[in-house]
Amino acid sequence: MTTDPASNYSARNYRTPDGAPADIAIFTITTEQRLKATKSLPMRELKVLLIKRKVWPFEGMLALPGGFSRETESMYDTARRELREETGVDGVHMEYFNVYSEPGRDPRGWMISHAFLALVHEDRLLYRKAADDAAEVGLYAVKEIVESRLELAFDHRRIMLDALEQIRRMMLITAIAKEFLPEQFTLSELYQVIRTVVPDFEESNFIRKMKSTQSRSGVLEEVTDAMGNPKKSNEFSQRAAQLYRFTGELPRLSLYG
Amino acid sequence: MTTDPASNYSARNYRTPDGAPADIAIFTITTEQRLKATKSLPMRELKVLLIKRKVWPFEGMLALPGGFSRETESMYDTARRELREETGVDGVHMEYFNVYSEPGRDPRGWMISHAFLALVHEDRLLYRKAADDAAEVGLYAVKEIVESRLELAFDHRRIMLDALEQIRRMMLITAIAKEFLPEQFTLSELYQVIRTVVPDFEESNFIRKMKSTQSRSGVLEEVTDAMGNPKKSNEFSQRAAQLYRFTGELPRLSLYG
DNA sequence: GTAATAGTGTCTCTAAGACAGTATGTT
DNA sequence: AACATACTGTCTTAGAGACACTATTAC
Repeated sequence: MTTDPASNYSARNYRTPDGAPADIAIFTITTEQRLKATKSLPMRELKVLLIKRKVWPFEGMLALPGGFSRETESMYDTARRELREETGVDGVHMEYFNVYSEPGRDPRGWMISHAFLALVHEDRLLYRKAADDAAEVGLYAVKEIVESRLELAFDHRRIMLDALEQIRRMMLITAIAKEFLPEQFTLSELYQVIRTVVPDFEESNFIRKMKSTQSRSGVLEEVTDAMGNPKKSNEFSQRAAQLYRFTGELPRLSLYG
Repeated sequence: MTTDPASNYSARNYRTPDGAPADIAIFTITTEQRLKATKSLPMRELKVLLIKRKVWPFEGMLALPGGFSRETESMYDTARRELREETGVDGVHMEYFNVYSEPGRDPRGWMISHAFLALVHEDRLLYRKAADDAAEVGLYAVKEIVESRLELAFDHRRIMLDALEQIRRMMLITAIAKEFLPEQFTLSELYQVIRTVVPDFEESNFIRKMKSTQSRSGVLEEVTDAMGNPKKSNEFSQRAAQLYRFTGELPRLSLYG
């Protein structure tokens, strides 16, 4: 314990961090038309955006995009700026989820990393690019990374796995599925998106259940046209399906009723 | 954008943070016997632990306990150490919930603060104390702080309010109520604890609902004695009430069934 | 017709929600 | 007997869950 009262606030007396980076795990769901398809739902796959490092440390390895915070910006600002600079992605849903501060996690020194996760609709990733410290920007199938035990730079594998766990949790209790969907969508699309993120989620009667007003909890609503008639789409099927949208209302779940 | 590849990892070229503090919002629920009571449930109140600052900056104001991280420890280690040093509290449920990094939030310099919240049973706070940079440690009613618009040091009012919002959310979707309860408790106690944290929570039929096996979601279970008979308590009532405990199973809630 | 998705019909089981009534045992 | 908590009885409404069945329409 310290005895000098000044020592507790005068940072000059202490070693200070060598940097406060933000790292961002950006997830998207890619869609691919099935070849033999007449009208059918596309194949979907959960992907994470990684860059190949061009410089020491971990040169040549895959890493999450990110970079150092500046004195004049908040961590959220940092994450947003780095995302834009490194990948050309901006204006997407991004949230902070954890700090990584184990001593020795970065060979460059004492680096306290702030991890964000972002959810992006595939279309918004079209203009992505690589910045000067990254050789390459690419989308990698989450399933491959998890199963291959592929190592990422720093502790980024752990960060990515934590981010994945977090979006799986959020997918079921918040309305984030909307980040992967168009504004209006069919219940089959919604079900597909949920299953793509949370493979264990199985609901044989999903559509029927969601059609019961109570089950939607006010979070989903049917889309109607100007005359108040139900609006349908036959993009993915012969028979047209009712379109839904998220209301914007916050889901209120409870263990206790 | 930078053009020198080295500039992105060589922190020496950049201003680095002046410190990375951890601040901890410790909540407890105090119980007080009602005076006129025969056997009755106690009054409960949600309190937060604050210290009165002895030194610049914000000398004399109330603040969350906390302090600076060291190079040899993780943020969680820091929070735990500061909690022990400043308040004598250790071994409690504590979790990280946000980072506070707005420029100018600390007059001592560029300080990126990491906020934890802790939930403590009243009994564990008996041995608390004040350390050298804190004049005083005390429990303050959350309701008073929220309603009085009392300012805290730094941005600690905001941090405290964010922590409060977080425990309200968690109270309903996780089993954290157990941090405020003995291992075995009656459903009335549980209901009281929930209501103390989340005043809006009203369930007229709470006990009946929880007695239905489905509603408990496997998270609550009845306590039985060695012979398998239901174990009851008449601590708070004339008629003995069934005791329950948390199973340790994780609640699985979902918007979508 | 076939394929692919989008539903509906029907049944059983059980929870939800309201609210009045009963149970227990100390004071 | 009064009190404070702990239930139970009873009724209505409605979701859950399973699964077979029908609907739509491009091809």
